[in-house]
Amino acid sequence: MKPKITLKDIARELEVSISTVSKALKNSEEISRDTKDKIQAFAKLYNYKPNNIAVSLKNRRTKNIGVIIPDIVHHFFTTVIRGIEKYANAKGYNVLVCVSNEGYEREVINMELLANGSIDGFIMSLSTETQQKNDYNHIKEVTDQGIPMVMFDRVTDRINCDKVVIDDAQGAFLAVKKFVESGKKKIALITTDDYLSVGKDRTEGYKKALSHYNIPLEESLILKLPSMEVEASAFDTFFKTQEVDAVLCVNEIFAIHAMRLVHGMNKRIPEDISFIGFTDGLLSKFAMPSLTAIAQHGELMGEEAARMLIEKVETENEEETFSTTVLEPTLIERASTL
Amino acid sequence: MKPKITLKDIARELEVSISTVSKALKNSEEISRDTKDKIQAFAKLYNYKPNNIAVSLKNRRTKNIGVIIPDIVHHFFTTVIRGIEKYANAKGYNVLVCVSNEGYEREVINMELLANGSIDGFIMSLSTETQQKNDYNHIKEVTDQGIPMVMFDRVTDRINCDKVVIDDAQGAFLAVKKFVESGKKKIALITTDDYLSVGKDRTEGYKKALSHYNIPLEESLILKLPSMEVEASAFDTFFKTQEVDAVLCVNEIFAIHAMRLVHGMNKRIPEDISFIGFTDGLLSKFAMPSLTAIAQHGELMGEEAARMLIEKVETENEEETFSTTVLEPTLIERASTL
DNA sequence: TATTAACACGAAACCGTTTTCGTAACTTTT
DNA sequence: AAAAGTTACGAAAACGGTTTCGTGTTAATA
Repeated sequence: MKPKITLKDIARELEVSISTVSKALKNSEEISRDTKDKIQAFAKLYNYKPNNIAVSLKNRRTKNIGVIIPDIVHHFFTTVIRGIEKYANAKGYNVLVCVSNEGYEREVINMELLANGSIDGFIMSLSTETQQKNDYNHIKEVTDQGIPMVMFDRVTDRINCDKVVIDDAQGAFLAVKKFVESGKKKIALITTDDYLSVGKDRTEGYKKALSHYNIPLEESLILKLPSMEVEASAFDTFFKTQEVDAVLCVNEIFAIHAMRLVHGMNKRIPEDISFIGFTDGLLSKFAMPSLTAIAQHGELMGEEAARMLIEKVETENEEETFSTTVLEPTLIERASTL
Repeated sequence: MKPKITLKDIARELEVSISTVSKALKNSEEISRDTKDKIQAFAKLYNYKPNNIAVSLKNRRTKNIGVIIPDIVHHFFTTVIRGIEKYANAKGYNVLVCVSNEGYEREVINMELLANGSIDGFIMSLSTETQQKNDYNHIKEVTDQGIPMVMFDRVTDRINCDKVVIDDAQGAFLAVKKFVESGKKKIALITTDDYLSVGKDRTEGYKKALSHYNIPLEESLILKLPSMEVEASAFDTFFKTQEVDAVLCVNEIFAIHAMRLVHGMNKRIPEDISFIGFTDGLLSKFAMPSLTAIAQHGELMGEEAARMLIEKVETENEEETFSTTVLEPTLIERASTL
């Protein structure tokens, strides 16, 4: 048990002043070669490392970036975190991950906590509850304080800040395109309620693509679930009452569940009915048959968000100017489509 | 853009001293009702929140706990984090997640970084590279400094600290038990090299169970992969050369891959060949057929680790006494077994 | 030799809190 | 009315660094 050594300790031991030690360890020109050598050697010997907290307090920069995500047990978000970590670490930043657990309250608490000096900037994705309440005062408060902020994936135009999203509508378009090009006509969509920004955009892209390919839009072919949970009965009645030959799902789980159901109805995938799911995760790769998916490029998104944030953090904010970068989704073809 | 307000600002504005403000906000008995009311009202009006960094520096407690995991895009680890967050947040602690990315270097860097004042204690799981190198000096250094530490899942007995693991051998035993009780005789094991502590323990449990049920151990029925990656050719030759009616896999991916392969060989699951996989994740639930799994109870593990850590952090460390709690795995029966 | 410049270092302020201790102004006791 | 005790507050040190500025000593210049 050897406690941490401080500048003061070194100064006392070597009979110099604290300032001399500090400068010597930063290799300042002010200090003579001899003294520097002596101090640096001593510091190395006792494994001196500056106290982050003290440095943060003095510099008013923590080199930490705070990330608030709705759920950590979720493949997409973890890939985003991986991207953030990758970029941030390379730039010498640490990443503080907090989870809102899809709740408004925890989102507020976490943000207030981190905002009180713990971080230099935020990267966040909105919780569904926040999106439902449509209340963004906690976020406005943070940005008003001049704390840089980047929102990703689940964003809102009620807040003025940098954003990075993927073009969800385009993703849906790609999927429909794939379906029609392989001869499908009755294309269904399984999605969530519109308050989730992603659900809305994807539905929009789906509709746009249909009209682009001159396929009449049938509202009965859109199954709208109230949440992200799989509601088995809704799926059952949908597939029993509707005649479809292709299904686009806004997430993997919906797609896998639907495929199982259809499999049990003795239809062949992809011949009789094809499937495409959003967010290319583990499930898509290992599904049976493997699921054609629209990749969201989470890691890239994370890197981009980190890049934008650190850019803002490190420049003396002249003009408040915000941009949103839109990533292009790509179609990963697998066995669930022709 | 309204910058953060400090104690000093309040003191100046209300023409009292900083100490008075500090005490008033803590509702100290020392300060008169009138002054307290005045100061508290002012603070609320301007939304004063103490600066965490300054408080940490002064109190020498950060109320942060650092978590180092090998990989964040991994279901098991994220459930552990969820458990940690759950307990820690309830106790007023923040969670700092850093990812070693299965590498020794990043593990060292992250630990050194966090250890310099950013956190009150560590919860960690070893990276595979660290386990291979068998070098734990970076960890010893941290514990030597008196920083509390809890290791989970991938632990080592080379370090003296609290630990929480699940009984991997028992998990394997449960699986084999299930197999023999449903009449299986040729029970295979697909695992990784022994340097991964979990692989080793699970193999041990497998062997113990076989001998317990008087089934001769055939080394040829053990497929040992060099890493966590799926090596398709190894699987191929294994299933072509070996006659088996049950397979225990040390992770989901191996199991899913094997099931697919076997499915392609026109064997029925579970009648001709049954499967059980370790770590009950998304893949197991949504596999086709769904995979019987040994649940590792990640969330519980996280909660327990957090509980142990905070216990240590908050008690003035009298005697250095460490314990390791062993969680019991459970078998989640699904469609891949009889 | 007197003046100036360069060098090498230390004192002290500061970041935003917490906390101990001292004390002026009252109030109570005898 | 003097002594003692309360009350309500402020000064200052401390946490562990960084940084500005001042200064004594030596070396270079006139």
